[in-house]
Formats: sequence, structure tokens, C-alpha cells
Amino acid sequence: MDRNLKKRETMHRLCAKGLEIFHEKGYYNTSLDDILKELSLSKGAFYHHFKSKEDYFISIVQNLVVQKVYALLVEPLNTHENPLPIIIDSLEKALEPVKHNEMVYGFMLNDFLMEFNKRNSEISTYLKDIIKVWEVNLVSVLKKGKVDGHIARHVDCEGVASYIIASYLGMRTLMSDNSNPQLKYNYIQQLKQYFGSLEARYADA
Amino acid sequence: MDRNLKKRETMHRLCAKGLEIFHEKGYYNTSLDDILKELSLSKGAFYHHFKSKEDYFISIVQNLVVQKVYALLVEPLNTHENPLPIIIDSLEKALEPVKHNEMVYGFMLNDFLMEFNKRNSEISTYLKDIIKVWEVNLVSVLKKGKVDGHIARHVDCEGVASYIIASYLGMRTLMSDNSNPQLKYNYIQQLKQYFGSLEARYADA
DNA sequence: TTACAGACCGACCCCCCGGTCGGTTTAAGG
DNA sequence: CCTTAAACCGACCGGGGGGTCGGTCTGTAA
Repeated sequence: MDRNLKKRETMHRLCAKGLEIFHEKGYYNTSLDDILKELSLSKGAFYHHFKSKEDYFISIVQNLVVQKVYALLVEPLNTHENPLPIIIDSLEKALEPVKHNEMVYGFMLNDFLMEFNKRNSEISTYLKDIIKVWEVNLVSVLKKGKVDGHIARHVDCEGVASYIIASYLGMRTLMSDNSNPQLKYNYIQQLKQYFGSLEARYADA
Repeated sequence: MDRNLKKRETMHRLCAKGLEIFHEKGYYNTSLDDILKELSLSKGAFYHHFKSKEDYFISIVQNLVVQKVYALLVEPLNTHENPLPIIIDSLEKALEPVKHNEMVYGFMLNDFLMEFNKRNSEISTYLKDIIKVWEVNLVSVLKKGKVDGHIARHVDCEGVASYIIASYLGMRTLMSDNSNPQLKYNYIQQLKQYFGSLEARYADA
């Protein structure tokens, strides 16, 4: 019993630290030794729990990344109010800059997506699936907004969802060096402007 | 005299092929041998012309990438008409999918930007400078549009420019696997929707 | 106490890849 | 021609990093 606990504990420590460092330096730019050194673990310990670096990362994605994306970007959408402010709010939180040593998990999707795009199609697929879930949820909440009279009838919900995701991912690229704190504010402002044009009060062709 | 020509010719062949393969597979995932084999050149030839892989890539950026970004995204902005349709048109062209073996140079900014972000700050800076030039030109043309009465006075031109760039870069991430040809169309539609809300005919608070 | 298996150790293997260097070919100038 | 240097060749080096493997330690079950 204690054995099983020990295993889970070690695997979890590996995953958590792995996500932290992969996110910080990139997957291909991080060696297993980088991570193992931080945890005072050996190669042997690692390969006892995971069959490869790739397998390890997939575990991280499925256990941690999915969770964080859900918490930050999907679950907040479950509401009966006007979806537009809700979406803005979730994006604003997901773009929150790093505080102390706390990680910002919403940030990492774009980074990983780009890194694996031309390198590892399997991992790439897992990541795109996560985006897809987000997209589906966005579309669904937008459609509900239409029914509830918050969003104009002519609006193409799929198009809007893609556009939101694209602008979010792009902001991530632009903000990745933390050089311009104004960017986030500008982004939210423009998003509001754009959302204004989707509201039911506008011409409903 | 013929000597000088030979040098330029070889360097140019190296840069062109390098851009092609780096763009296709990524910088860190491409070895010099990959490129040299395609050109039937040797390590010796390469290091005769460039002092390192990094130096080589910087040449590529300064000679080729800058040029293409200008041609696709900056120069089209030089017009006296309403800037909004002009911007849409340039983005549409820059998102054109690959035809035959022709490269789409507008596509590569986001890829390279992400790849070097946490890996090589010098190259990163060169790339961000290119984006900056684009941004400055966008802001300038938007401001002119305001003066000419095409854009509402309340519009924050810097914010709009950032937003355009972010959404473009994000689209690049989403489109990078060429899986969904619909995406581009949706994006342009939503961009038009957004631009509609910037036009002078709307409330000018 | 003993047997066994799971957790962990770390030296080692091997390939990849950027970079080096002594040598060879080629062509311009005297 | 002959000299000279630029253009080019390709074997080699060395570090990094994923993955292996024989061995050790430790807790559990009989």
C-alpha cells in the first residue's frame, strides 16, 4: 500500500516539475537530467516510471495541461449570463502575468503547440484536441448567448470562436517575453470593441 | 570579379535553401548537413562563408525574411484609400496556403518567433524588430485613416494594430497543419466584422 | 528471518550535430 | 606559366542527451 503511494508521489513530482521546466525552457531544450537534478532523482528512477521522454510528456499533458486549461478556459464558461463578458473575463485571467513563482498554465498551450507542430505529430494531436475542446465549448456558449438574446442572430459562432482562439494564441506569442505589460490591456479593450459588434443591439441582418 | 560572383551565388543558394528547410522543419530540428546535402556542398564550404549556424540564420532573416514581410505586409499599406480593406487584403494574401512548391513567407514569422523566444534572445530580437516595423506601419496607416474620416475618432490605433498582429499570428498557429481550409475564410469574415466596429459611421464617443 | 519485488542508482553506450582543420581544386593577376 | 588566395572538401573532434543495464536498497509478505 505504501508502495503504491510512493510510486504515485514520485510520478507526480516528476510531472509537476517537468511541466514547470518544459514550460520555462521548452521541451526539446530541456534534458531529462535538467529535471532529474532538480528533484535529486536518477535516470534509473525516471525510466522505472516512464518508458520514454515522449511518454512522460504525454502524461504531463493528459494529467496536468488538460486540467489547467479546463479550469481556466472551459469551466468559467458554464454560466447562464451573457457569455461575452464571461469570455473576456476568462481570457483576462488566462493572460495574467506570472506572479512570484506561480505558473500561468493558460500560457503554455501556444508554446507547446508550436514546438510540436512540425516535430511530433502524436503530441501535436493531443494538444490540438485540447484546443478543440475549448473551441467546442466556446461555440456552444456563444450559441446559447444567441438564443438568450445577448448575441445578434447573424453572428457566425464557429467563426467567432476561431477568431477568439487565434487572437488569444497570438497574444501569447507577443507577450511571451513579458516586455510590454500594456499589451494585455490593449488586447482586452479591442476584444471588447469586437464583442460590441456582436451584440444583439446591432443591426441583425 | 568572377570570384565575387561565385561567393554571392553560393551564399545566396545557402540562404534560400536554408530558409526553405528551416521554415519546413524548424531551425533546431534542421542540421547543417540536411541543408548541405541538398545543395551538394560541404561543411568546409559552409564555414568558409558563415561563421556559425546562428550567423547564417541571421543573414537569412536580414536578407530574405525582412524582404518578404515588407513585400507582403508593409508595402501594400502604402495607399491613400480607406486602410481597413487594404489591411484585410494584405492579411488575406499573407495567409494564402502553399501553392505547389512556392513558399508562403508571410507564414514564417510566428514559427520562428516562437522557436527562438526562449532559446536565442539575439535572433529573437531581430524577429521582434520585424514585427515592430509592421506594427508601426499599421499604426501609421490607421491614424491616417482616422484623419481621412474612414476610422472613428475614438479608436485606439496602437491597440488595433496589436490586435491585428495577434490575431494574425494566432491564425498562423491554428493553420499550421493545413487541416482546415475554412479557417482562413472565417478569420477574414470576423476581421471584417471587427473592422466594421471601427468605422467612422459608428458612434464616435 | 528470508525471499522477493518494486524503487532507485549511476556508469555507460551511442548517435547526432555544430564546429575545426589540413588538404585540394580553381581561377584571377603578374 | 607560376603564384597566390579564394572556394571548397570531408574526416575528425567533443559535448550533449536519450536510453540501457547491472546492481543496491527497502519494505512487505510468508
